Amino acid sequence: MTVSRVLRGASGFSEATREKVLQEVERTGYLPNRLAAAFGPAGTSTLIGVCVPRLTSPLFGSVLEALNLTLARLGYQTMIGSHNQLPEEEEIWLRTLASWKPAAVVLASRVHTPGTVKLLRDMAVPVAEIWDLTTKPIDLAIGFSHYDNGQEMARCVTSAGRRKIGYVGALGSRNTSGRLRYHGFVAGLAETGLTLMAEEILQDQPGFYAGYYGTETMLARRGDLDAIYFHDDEMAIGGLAYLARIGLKAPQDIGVAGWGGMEAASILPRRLTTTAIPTTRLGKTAAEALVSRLRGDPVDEVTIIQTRLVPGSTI
Amino acid sequence: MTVSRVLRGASGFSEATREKVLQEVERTGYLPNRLAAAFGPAGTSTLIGVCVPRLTSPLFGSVLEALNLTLARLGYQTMIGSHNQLPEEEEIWLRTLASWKPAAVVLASRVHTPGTVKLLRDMAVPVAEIWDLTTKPIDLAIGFSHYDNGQEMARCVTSAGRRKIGYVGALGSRNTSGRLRYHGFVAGLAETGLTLMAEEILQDQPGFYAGYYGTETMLARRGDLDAIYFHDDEMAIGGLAYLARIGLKAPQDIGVAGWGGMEAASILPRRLTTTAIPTTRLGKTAAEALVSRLRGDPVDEVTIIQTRLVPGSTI
DNA sequence: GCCCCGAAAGTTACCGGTAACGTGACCATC
DNA sequence: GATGGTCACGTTACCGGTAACTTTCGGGGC
Repeated sequence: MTVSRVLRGASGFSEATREKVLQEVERTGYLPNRLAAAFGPAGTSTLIGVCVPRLTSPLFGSVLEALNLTLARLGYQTMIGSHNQLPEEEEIWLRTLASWKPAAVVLASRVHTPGTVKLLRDMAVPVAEIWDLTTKPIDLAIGFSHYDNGQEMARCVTSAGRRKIGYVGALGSRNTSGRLRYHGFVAGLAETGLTLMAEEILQDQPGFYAGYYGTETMLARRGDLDAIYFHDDEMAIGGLAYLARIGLKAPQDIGVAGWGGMEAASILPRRLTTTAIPTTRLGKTAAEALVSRLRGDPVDEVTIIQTRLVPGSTI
Repeated sequence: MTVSRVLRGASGFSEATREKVLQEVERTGYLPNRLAAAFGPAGTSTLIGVCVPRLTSPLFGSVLEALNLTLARLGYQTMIGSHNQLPEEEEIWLRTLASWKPAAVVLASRVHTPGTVKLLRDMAVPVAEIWDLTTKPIDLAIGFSHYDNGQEMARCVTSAGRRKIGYVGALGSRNTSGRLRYHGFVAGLAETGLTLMAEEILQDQPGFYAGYYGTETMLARRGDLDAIYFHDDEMAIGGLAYLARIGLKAPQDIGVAGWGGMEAASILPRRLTTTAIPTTRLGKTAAEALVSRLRGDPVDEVTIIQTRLVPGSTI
């Protein structure tokens, strides 16, 4: 019991005892069993569940990396899942997670099944929804508005004089944050009295290929566009590759805008017009907010992470 | 007890009882507490620790995704860590993991501290070392030979008639698998009596920037190269961007080879010469091998995942 | 010297699933 | 009908850390 107190930094022991305990811990190589600790009294678990759409995206990877690192430093461990943009898979994951009695949950999605919401309430633990900002967070929300990102980019595109504008998206109806950017973009165009002249929303995962073929397909239907907004930078770069192949130059012949601020966007022959997302800051902020809540400190329910439109030179 | 037996699919209950149990489980929404299960008798944990160099790499992301998915389907949960190519961080992570008494461990690295090895032995659980093949696996090894990858690429480069060859690497001395490719590459060149004429090994994380500036630096010292082998595809693409900027064309003016088979490599104006890694297969195979071992089924200690040299057209 | 108080340290019970073992019912066999 | 065996199901103890409680000890005030 005294060992437990010393190692947890609780009170109720003398300095001399503390020394002795630490020495003995060192000598025997004693490792406390976190499983037993988490299993015991409620509120002693240091396990946090995190669910993201996919692990293969550098953007989410970077958020995860920051979350994981920050939580580890604060004494928490993460259990990770991916839902592939399917709310049902998120629920299945959450059900498994719930059986591990985590101290908190991080969800990188905006859309949840009713089952997910009920389960979260039953679990009665802090929940951080990251990435998208929701109007009504279940508990905490840390992110930014994809809608605003789209709208801002529309203003950038129209103020550059572009008028015949297309959109290339991905993930079909499963997409959520991408669709928000799309709607924001459309709304932004409407401010100048414009509408989208073409759109191509693929079922595929976003990626270079998808951008390449999406652009090809859209231009086959509608060849006179003077700008394209892409789901993300990877697709924009794929699109640029297709444009280069058919001899169109950005920005002279056609404008191109992406989203996400991936590193490659800045070493292209012409720096890509995009929106940069501070993923590391997002992950770190989310981790810190969650731990504050777990410790009972006051926390803002909604934390906005500022994104930045990178003008680049492809619009 | 009977409920436990039914839910675990153990024996010792009648069909009628099974039905009743399942009905009641459904009705009450009973969720077994995996924490308690894992905490109890040894060998009942379904927790598996996985440590990769970083979460931001699409290559590792893809391995993780496959691992995670396959393990989840087989009834296991993963606890993830990243060590940033530092064996000491791996040990720190493993120490934390050990306190969760996992059923098995997956390590995506070849180099371990003595502390790590001792800890793994003390934990006495199956260990899968993935990514690199080691000559003496601690337990299981699933991967491929980075050395062979490098050697094979050297043969490809020399057989294309290249003679003045440079190398651009990353991660400085922390690199392990990259260095193996480097050594294999040098050995491959030696077969034709060649040596590397220049090399530039950055301290940075591999990435587009690093490839861009690494190429710039190396060419400033040695401008007459006719081919460059890069740490990976991202760096190769960064290098290509720099070459394009100074007016050099691949493969006419200079040959370029990467590694990793990233998607973007295939939509470049000229398909990048690279080595494709079946990351999903690697992750899935590792997960299955580990679970076989956990179940006591016979498993190959070493599983080789076949990589594929993609000739492309930049050499 | 006595009492009281607070700090330090010890004791007990609990979390929930499962291995090991115990019990009872039923059936076949001699 | 006594015996032995098997199957279904119940009972007990245990894993290890911690909350809550009890005990012990030392010191200060009267």
